[in-house]
Amino acid sequence: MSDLISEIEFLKTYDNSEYEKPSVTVDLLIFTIENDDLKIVLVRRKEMPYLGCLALPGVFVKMNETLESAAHRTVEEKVGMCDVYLEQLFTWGEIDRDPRMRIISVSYMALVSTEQLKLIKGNKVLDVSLYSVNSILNEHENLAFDHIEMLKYAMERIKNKVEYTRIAFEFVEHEFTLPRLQKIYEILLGKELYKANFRKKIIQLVEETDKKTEGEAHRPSKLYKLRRTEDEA
Amino acid sequence: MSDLISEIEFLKTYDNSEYEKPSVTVDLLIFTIENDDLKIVLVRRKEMPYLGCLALPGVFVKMNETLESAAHRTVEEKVGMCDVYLEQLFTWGEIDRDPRMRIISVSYMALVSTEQLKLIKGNKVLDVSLYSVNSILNEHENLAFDHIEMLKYAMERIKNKVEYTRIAFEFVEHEFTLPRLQKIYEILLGKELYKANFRKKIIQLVEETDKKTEGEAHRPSKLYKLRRTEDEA
DNA sequence: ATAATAGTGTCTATGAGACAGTATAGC
DNA sequence: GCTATACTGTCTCATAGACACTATTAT
Repeated sequence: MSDLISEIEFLKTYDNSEYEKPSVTVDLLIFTIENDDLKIVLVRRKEMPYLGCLALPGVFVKMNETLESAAHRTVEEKVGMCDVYLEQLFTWGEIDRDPRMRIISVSYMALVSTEQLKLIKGNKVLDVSLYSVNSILNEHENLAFDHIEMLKYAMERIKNKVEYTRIAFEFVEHEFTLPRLQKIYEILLGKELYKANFRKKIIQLVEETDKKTEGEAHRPSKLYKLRRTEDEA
Repeated sequence: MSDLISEIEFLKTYDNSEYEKPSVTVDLLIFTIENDDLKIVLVRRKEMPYLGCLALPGVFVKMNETLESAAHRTVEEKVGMCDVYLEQLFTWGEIDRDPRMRIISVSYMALVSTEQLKLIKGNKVLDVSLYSVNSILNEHENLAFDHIEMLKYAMERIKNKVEYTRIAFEFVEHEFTLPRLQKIYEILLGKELYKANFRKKIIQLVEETDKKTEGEAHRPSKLYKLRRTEDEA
């Protein structure tokens, strides 16, 4: 019985790889809004298994980096951005989720505005591109491993958090119009909202600037920015 | 540059432990309500580091078990229950969270009713007992590793989910009175509730039985049970 | 002036919160 | 009848939802 072995002895044997360890990876769901559509960054795999298949970008967690560092590293490698919203979602530990070996994967989502985004193809993959989340889900596009489950999980999280947090603001620029922000909310929630009600609810989260949109047809729109709360120093 | 190594080559070397792997554990926050107080199962450590210190029960994840299996195994080993509410909380990956070696820990919470609970002391620990969550948090009791952070995280999750899910029902028996259920809510939320309002909100989640409490002083109370929803077969 | 988008005022239904009241048991 | 607990009715106020309205620009 392993109960008879003291914990420290167990750890020594464990550490000496007498007990195998699973590998640990971080997989990233990098979302952005482009052309009024929610998109996600996917890579096309260059290797077996799932060769040629679409997959989430991910990396093995190194011994000298935290999970969050690994997630940041992945974002930097794929879209070249460092100051992004990052949130841990769920850790996936099914035994055969990777056919090669036991890999436990911690999924993170990153929310970025399209403007600064630059896709970078590393040479471990065939391609890196943005894909419409709705297309992937509705057309039952196959993703490698359990990545489609990760995507569904992330979408649930986004829809929930849009309602009671400010994550929608991650998709807009520093200054934005309320009609634009409303559009973002509608894209994320997948439904249309009433203009007047939306503005009443959102107005307390933003503050006016003295600027307006210019050069566009019809009535210009006021530019707003996110209101800083007390606890944000 | 590791970029120059193909992914599959990288994996081979990685798997050959040329690249070290972190260890993966599961740590459990097992909650129950005893004497109108929220309690958590803690073990007293028998080994270095943190010898004699209180810690969450946890296990190393074996190669042939999922994270959830490992969590279930821990619950069975410590409190001898198998059919419990289990929820993954967060994965903790700071590099030095364990002074011995790199350990990534997936935290789960289990919610159990006190009645069936039987604490089981394995011989890897000095003791297993229930501790008041409020006492630990208010008296700044030290727990081993980052376990106090895990506890705070779990408490946030509980307080949130009590409001919009049925997790409070995990703490009561199959049949219960509404005053008892209200007390559970009050303990979890840390504040008193208005009887009439509580009943109006909760009444749609429960169904009456034809039984009442007996033998207690004053007016008897109707017994209710959780209403099964459509999607629960 | 017209079209198109930006932005506002207001009615209603719903639900949370507060507090009153009534009901039923043991003693 | 008294007391303690179980249980209910109703008022108020804040908020979400629906919809009609006004405002400002380019053409």
